[in-house]
Amino acid sequence: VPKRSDAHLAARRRQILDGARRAFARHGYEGATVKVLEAETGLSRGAIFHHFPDKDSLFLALAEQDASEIAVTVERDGLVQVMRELPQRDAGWLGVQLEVARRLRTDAEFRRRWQRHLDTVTKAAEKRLRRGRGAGTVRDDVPTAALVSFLWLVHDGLVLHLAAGLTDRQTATVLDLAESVVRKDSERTTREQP
Amino acid sequence: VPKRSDAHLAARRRQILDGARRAFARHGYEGATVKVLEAETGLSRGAIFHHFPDKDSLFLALAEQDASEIAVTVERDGLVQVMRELPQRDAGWLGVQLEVARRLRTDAEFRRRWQRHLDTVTKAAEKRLRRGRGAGTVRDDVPTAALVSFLWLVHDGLVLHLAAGLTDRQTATVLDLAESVVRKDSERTTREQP
Amino acid sequence: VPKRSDAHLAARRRQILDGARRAFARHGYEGATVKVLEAETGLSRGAIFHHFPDKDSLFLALAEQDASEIAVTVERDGLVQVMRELPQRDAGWLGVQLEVARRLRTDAEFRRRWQRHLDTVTKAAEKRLRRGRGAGTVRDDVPTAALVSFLWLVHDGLVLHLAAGLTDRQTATVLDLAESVVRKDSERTTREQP
Amino acid sequence: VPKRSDAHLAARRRQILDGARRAFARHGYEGATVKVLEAETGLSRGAIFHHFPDKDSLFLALAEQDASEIAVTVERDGLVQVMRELPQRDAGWLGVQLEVARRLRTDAEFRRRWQRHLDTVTKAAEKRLRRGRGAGTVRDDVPTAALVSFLWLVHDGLVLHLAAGLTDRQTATVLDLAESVVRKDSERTTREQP
DNA sequence: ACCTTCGGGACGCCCCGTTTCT
DNA sequence: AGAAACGGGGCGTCCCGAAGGT
Repeated sequence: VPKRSDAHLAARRRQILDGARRAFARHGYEGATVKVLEAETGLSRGAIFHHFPDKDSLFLALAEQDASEIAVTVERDGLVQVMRELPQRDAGWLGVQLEVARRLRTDAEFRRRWQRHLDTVTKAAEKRLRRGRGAGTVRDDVPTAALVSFLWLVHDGLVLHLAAGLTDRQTATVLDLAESVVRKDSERTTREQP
Repeated sequence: VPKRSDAHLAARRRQILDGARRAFARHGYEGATVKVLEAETGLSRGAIFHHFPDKDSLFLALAEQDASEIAVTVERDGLVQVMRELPQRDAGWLGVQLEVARRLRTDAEFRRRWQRHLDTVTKAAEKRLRRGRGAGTVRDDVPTAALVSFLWLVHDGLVLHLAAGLTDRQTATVLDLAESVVRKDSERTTREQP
Repeated sequence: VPKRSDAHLAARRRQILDGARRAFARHGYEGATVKVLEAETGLSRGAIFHHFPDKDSLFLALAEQDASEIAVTVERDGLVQVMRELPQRDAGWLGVQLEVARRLRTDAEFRRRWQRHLDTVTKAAEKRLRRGRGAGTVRDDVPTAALVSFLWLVHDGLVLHLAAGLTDRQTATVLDLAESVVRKDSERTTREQP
Repeated sequence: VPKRSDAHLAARRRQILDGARRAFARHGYEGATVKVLEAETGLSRGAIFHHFPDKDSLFLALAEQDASEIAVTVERDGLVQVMRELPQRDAGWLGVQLEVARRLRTDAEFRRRWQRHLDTVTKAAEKRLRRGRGAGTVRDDVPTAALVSFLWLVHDGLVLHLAAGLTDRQTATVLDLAESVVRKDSERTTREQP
């Protein structure tokens, strides 16, 4: 049996994932029909279902890819930085996030499995905040859990807005506001009146 | 002209809308198949499509109902108050909000039509903030537009979280944080250290 | 029990039949949905089905109305005359004829019931031809049954054409040709070279 | 590129078309539901709609197939010959013809597209008649256009009759009559009294 | 009695994700 | 890896009977 190189296989998977991301982002999960996936990936059903068992797995692969990527960035640069980069992000990314939210809502089994990813990111964020508190840059009059919750809320709100295509010229200022909330009072004042 | 009472007609519409809300919230737009709608409303296809031309219109009616209701509350009590009431809100309400976001993303025509509702709420929120600024309770070092954007972001983030069923014991504290952002500095301090 | 006058009842039936004729002619049997019938008659479902048990009976009533009318005309003026008048005929009439043909094809039970009408007209036509033969104006080298068949064929062809909206400037000449076939040879020649 | 043989593809298309012809002929256009088409072709919905975009296209393909076939026969053997063969014709053929007539009536767009086929046949018939006129076998005291119209009328009448299942033992004689109309006078007499 | 609106549920078409065959 | 085939199910329409009003 002639066998393609692993590199080729990986490339094909990438090609499919990239196309699928565009498709899911543009049309939503059920709007991304197999026909659309074919068009967007440039491959036939046969090829797609050769590499992924079914449509659902394809979506899951995409979602988990993003989830682990975000966890890394949060740990390194913090949630606020993730948000700042959000507008430059590939639109496909946002669409997938939104679809994940929908699935979380309607599919209990999915929520159970996804909890793991949520915990990872939450942990990473808390860790970074505690570090900041040690360094004296993060306020200490509020539990870090609350600060994480707060930032996470703003983050998701931003995802929702951007994904929905709502343009907003205030974004930079808004993120400054969000950041000021977690900073120590002294720092906060300085930044607001430079 | 022989005609069933208006009350009866209104009641039927309500029955359908209520059932549909549950259906859309629980299963998402495409998950709410007509069969599900039948089960949830307790009526047959015939009845449903007698009162609404198609599934889409049914969803729209629901969404617009909520949009105008929220606009009223925002004007009267402010966005933060809306958020505080959110957790007690009927779960169906949240599901519809989320579906609206999805539609905004995938359906350009829908976005165009929905813009009107967004503007209404934004206007209401700005108006209230300006009033607060006049009374000296709202900070004046940041444009109100930015404050509205900020609150709106938090609101949508909260909707996303609650809709996704993510329980969070920090919500009350988080909302205090959000509120502190829009308050004048002096006020802010007092509240945080009572 | 208050009862509308018989005249009123007859008028309503007429109103319904006339509208239904237009509907069936314009859209075909299945194209003439109850909604279309409502629009075309200006009455509601209730009214229509109050006077006729169901859609099928309505169509039947129409078809039989036409069938008996044609039988009368054939006996009095002959098949060729019927054909000559065809182009001026209400378009609805033709549509119904065509629908009858379709029903004859697909519905065995209907064919059985309709046979009666066919026989009536055939008899009438034969009777008239035999009279003509006695008077020496109709050829006698061919059985009258064949002549009737021939004329009937031309008639139905004409119905098909006109119903299909196929305009044809030759119609008058063509009917002359058809008529010449049944006339005695001597007569035939004279007419063709006047 | 792996691919099923063209022969296979053509065979499948044929299988579908043949089944569809039976279905349309037996039940009429709207009577030929997709379920009926499945039964008659022995294939599933999926297969059928894989080869034809929709039911309408399937019908169109059938109708055009017949239209071009008839055009060839007319040019070679003349309209009368076509009529003579009509009773032996596959019953499905007649049904489709009749449905075409119905569609011509109710669907303006269809009529426009079909006109092309009508013109083709008419041209073919005229051409053949002019040839006959040159050879002295076709009468010249009447425009060929009128003769074509006449024959076409008889043809359609015959289609209508046969399609409606009206048996008629006179058919052969009737067609002789029709043919005599287009023949030169001298010829006419000979044939009628052999 | 006459007419309207409401409601039911069977079914029509076709699309969809998936499996099977080359 | 592509083309073909499958059959479940989606939405909306259709005809009609029931319920209600004048």
